[in-house]
Amino acid sequence: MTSTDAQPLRPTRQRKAVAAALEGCNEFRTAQQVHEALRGGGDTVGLSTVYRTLQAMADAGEIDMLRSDAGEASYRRCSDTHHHHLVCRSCGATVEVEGPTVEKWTRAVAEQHGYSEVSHTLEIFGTCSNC
Amino acid sequence: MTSTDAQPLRPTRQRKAVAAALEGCNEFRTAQQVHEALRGGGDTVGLSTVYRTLQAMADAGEIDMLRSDAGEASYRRCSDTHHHHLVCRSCGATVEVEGPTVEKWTRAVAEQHGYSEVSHTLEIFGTCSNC
DNA sequence: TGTCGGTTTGACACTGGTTCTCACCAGAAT
DNA sequence: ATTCTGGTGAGAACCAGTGTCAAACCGACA
Repeated sequence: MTSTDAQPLRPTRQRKAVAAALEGCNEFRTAQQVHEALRGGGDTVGLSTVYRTLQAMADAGEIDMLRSDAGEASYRRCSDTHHHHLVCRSCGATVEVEGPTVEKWTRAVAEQHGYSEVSHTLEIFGTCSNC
Repeated sequence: MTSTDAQPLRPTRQRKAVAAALEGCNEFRTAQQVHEALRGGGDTVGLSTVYRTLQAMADAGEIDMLRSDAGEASYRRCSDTHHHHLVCRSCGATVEVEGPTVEKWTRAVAEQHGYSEVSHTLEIFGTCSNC
């Protein structure tokens, strides 16, 4: 029910546009920003569609989602492997980082307290050298 | 400007009530839940006041705030020292954990990429032994 | 190539958490 | 007691995100 219903996800004009907007972009962008960028670029894509598409892409693991301090979701094109983000607080420039030690540590701590099915979120914020 | 304007934060009936609602409670609670709990307990405190108070307490470092997957803020009475949370996905039971290794690692990674003024967020989710 | 059924789209209404507003209240200072 | 100042709260406003539903679209198949 939740596994083998992977519909091919038709590559419509809108979906391509959203994907393109995220391609070649190093920062996290909110749905609204993507929407505006598309509109600015001449593509007309409905806001609902942008939301839907970003969500679908995030579900499919094609992009990563994180929540800003204010609780808004933002998205970014990312590599397939599990990783975390080092985000510049002022310009948003993002570096993907891996931390095998952290992965191990979280699992160990969780199991030690009797927690199973462990997952975690980890984001690092700082000010990048350009800012 | 940002340092010595620490107003004493008058201990009004409402503030005491909010603090009490969070005391002796091991889970994270949203503002609305706190509001309802107070109302149920006979205390009448306005929703705005609950929001304001929780925010003020979080700013003052008296409580911790985290955002649910859906983007809602929830709060919890916490110890003063820097720590992270191991939260049960289904019942919300929370354990505070420390990870000196992780702290070191995040700082090292950030500096290695030229990022300064480093901070980070780390939460671990799992299913606790009771669930 | 024309038709057909399911998929996708998008304008718009709606939701629900959070913040704002502003008249009123309460305790401290004078 | 009066004044002064911050705190309160009911309700309105705000806004990211979701639901709705008729129309547009797509790919397949005849």
